[in-house]
Amino acid sequence: MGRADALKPPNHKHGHRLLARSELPIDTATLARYLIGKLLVRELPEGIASGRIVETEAYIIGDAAGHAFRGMTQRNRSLFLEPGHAYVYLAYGVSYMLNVSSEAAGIGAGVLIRAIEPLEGIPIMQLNRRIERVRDLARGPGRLAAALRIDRGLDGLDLCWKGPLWLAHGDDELREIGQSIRIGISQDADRPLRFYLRNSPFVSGRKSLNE
DNA sequence: AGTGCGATTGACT
DNA sequence: GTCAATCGCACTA
Repeated sequence: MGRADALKPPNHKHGHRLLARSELPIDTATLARYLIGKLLVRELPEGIASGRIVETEAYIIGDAAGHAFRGMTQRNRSLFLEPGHAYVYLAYGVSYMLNVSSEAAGIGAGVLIRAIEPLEGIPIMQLNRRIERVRDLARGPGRLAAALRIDRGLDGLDLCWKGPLWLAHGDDELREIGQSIRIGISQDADRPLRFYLRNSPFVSGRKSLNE
């Protein structure tokens, strides 16, 4: 290792600091709030694509709207992993959804990542989405997955380890976080388990939910 | 083996 | 604003 390498801070890669599993709140709703402002980093053959998480939803223990509600299955087993693992599934046969597992190993719960503000690799995302407008690249969970080329192949991945997809610290500046009911569900629909960055144009959902 | 239905999106009226 | 696309999964039998 050369002198220049020795001067680099630990964890220096692509300028982002990996989120350690020990830093993640174990509680699902707390994790959902905590992830707002953090970074999602995707490593692709063409380069890095990343963004700031601006919208999440918690699917908590005992949640009738959660995929783990009826126990572990082949599809949802990643929800039962230690916190910080990816659970990816196909919704409506059309869109992939990215979740971060929460709660202790053996408990099925997680946080849906609903939107990011694109930061790096915007041209890569524009190609993946076949649209130009940056605001629409990853505004919505299916769009986010498409922009970052996330599919079931990444299911079960450890997001607290640098690899194809991982979580990183964001700016530690104070940000105002809003809370609302979740989008697009019918069971347990009244619980305020959606979190979003206030005044961010990269958040999905209708206006009345984002005040 | 058959059936009903989504944690959505994009196109269109 | 409405609505079809599209398919893996969970549930029933």
